Amino acid sequence: MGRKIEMKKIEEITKRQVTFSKRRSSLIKKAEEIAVCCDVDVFFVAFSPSGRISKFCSQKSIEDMIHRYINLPVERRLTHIADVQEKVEKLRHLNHIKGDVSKIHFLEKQFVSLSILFHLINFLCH
Amino acid sequence: MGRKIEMKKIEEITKRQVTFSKRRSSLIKKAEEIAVCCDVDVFFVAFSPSGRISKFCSQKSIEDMIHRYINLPVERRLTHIADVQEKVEKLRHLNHIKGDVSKIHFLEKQFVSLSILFHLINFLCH
DNA sequence: CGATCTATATATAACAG
DNA sequence: TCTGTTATATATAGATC
Repeated sequence: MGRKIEMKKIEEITKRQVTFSKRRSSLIKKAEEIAVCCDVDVFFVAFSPSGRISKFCSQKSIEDMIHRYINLPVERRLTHIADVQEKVEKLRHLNHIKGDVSKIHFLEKQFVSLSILFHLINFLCH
Repeated sequence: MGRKIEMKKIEEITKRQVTFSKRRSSLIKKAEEIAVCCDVDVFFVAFSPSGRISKFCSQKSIEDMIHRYINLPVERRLTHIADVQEKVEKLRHLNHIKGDVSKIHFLEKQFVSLSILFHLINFLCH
């Protein structure tokens, strides 16, 4: 594809930006194709140094991915989810003792979904 | 690239899996190239219906991406982060009133990082 | 299945306007 | 910078092993 380039940072800024722009389009196109043709959920993000974010997600949101993940057989899920659930149980207990069911309750719910997301992402990235 | 295929789910299972395997390799290769040559952080995940996860992350973890993101000028960040901070302030206040600085404190810290991650991911996917 | 081959279809680096 | 063109380099569908 075009002249061959080395596998290292393109030092010339203009050239680097042009290359990014072109390759990003192709990458997202490929991501769409693999998602549709191969029936997989795909999520792609790129952060440019200037702070621009490029993304592609085959689902309405990553939460759908997570729901799909959670519906898998237990042995395929993160063992971490058990830890999260344990923490939530402790919180629930604490909550019961204090008799405060307003703010803490909202926080507890946030904690469940956020923790699952957090552990999932960490699992994916390590 | 080979014979042209339609932009729809490949019904034949074997063919679909072979196509996924081949395209996944290329996609990850492309993701690596754009990350290195264009100096961007890239994160890619694919969930197959059978529960297999394929991933590529140019950083040690998505947290590095987030730190990079947070170091951007304020005007480029999510307005949502302000909301998160507001919630944290309310929590801090609640915490102060109750005089409980143990469990709630740990939860508060979790909430900060998780909320930033959550809002970022949601922003990326909508 | 996975690896390799081969004929096409795509992607894209360099360049031009 | 942005868009379009073109000459190459890649990617890959289908076939064969």
